[in-house]
Amino acid sequence: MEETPERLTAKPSWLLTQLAVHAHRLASDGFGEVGARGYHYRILAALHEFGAASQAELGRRCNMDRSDVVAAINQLGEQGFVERTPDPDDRRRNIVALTAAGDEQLRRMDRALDRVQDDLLEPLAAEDRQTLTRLLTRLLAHHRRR
Amino acid sequence: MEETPERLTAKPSWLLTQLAVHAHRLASDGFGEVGARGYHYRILAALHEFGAASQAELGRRCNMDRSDVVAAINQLGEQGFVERTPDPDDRRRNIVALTAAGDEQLRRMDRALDRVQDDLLEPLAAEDRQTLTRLLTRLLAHHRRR
DNA sequence: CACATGTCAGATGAACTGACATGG
DNA sequence: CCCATGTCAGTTTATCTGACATGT
Repeated sequence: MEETPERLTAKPSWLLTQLAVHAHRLASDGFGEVGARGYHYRILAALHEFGAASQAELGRRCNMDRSDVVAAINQLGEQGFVERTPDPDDRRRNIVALTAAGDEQLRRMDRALDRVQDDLLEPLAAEDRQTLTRLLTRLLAHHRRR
Repeated sequence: MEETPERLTAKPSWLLTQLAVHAHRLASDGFGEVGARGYHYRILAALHEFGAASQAELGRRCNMDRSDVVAAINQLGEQGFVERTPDPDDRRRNIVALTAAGDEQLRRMDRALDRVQDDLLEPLAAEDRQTLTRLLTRLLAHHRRR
């Protein structure tokens, strides 16, 4: 009674990659509304949740390459959303800190993500959404520690 | 009693995008072992599950742009994994069909994905894996029909 | 004439790689 | 000497855009 044949390959790693196409499209649209991109959100969110850090440390927290952190911090710095100051205790490092304007930008991006959320999760009831969030959080926490 | 502060932003669309980084990395590694990429897998899998189709139809099934299907079919064709023949009933179209070699390549990619699976889902018990697969499948089926 | 299809050229974002200078 | 850090240049993959010729 379904119009589409449902013989989909049921490999979670594959489903995840495929679904991420939609999630990414929705998130990019939301971020675009406030003139930002995924890398910017990751860094602002990491700074907000874990506090100021060196660029290398940020890269670890955000799952980004050191070299990509450089460019993102440059852009965020130009917009006044983060501040980059040399670390007096370790002259190799820069300490990156969130500014008040950066915190506002983060909130704007959060709201944009929230708006997008309902599109993505439309077919799931509240209980299923919680279950999904819990499972994804556990997976992500596991892989974040390498 | 945990070394990492667990104040992660719990937005599913965000979790999904983040997790996809890991899933994509794992899948790419697996595909790389057999000399292929994501686009190739999508097309071979779609041909295997739904049968021969025009390039535009393949793009719809795989969530790929028409123009990207062209390049992927070119490469798969050079490797002998698909055959592209003009549709006699509609001279705009090419009919793309899976070859025997293509079917073998698909199986190799499937096995590569399976190997990767356990890395990705390591922290989840069998029951949780099923739940996750079911939820992701429902979401994907919903978004696939636009 | 509107529309679908295959094709091409190009742009953007995300992720990665290799190199290098500097400092711990 | 080895390693971490910040930086730069360049590559790959995935995705999307606009254009165009052809055929329905």
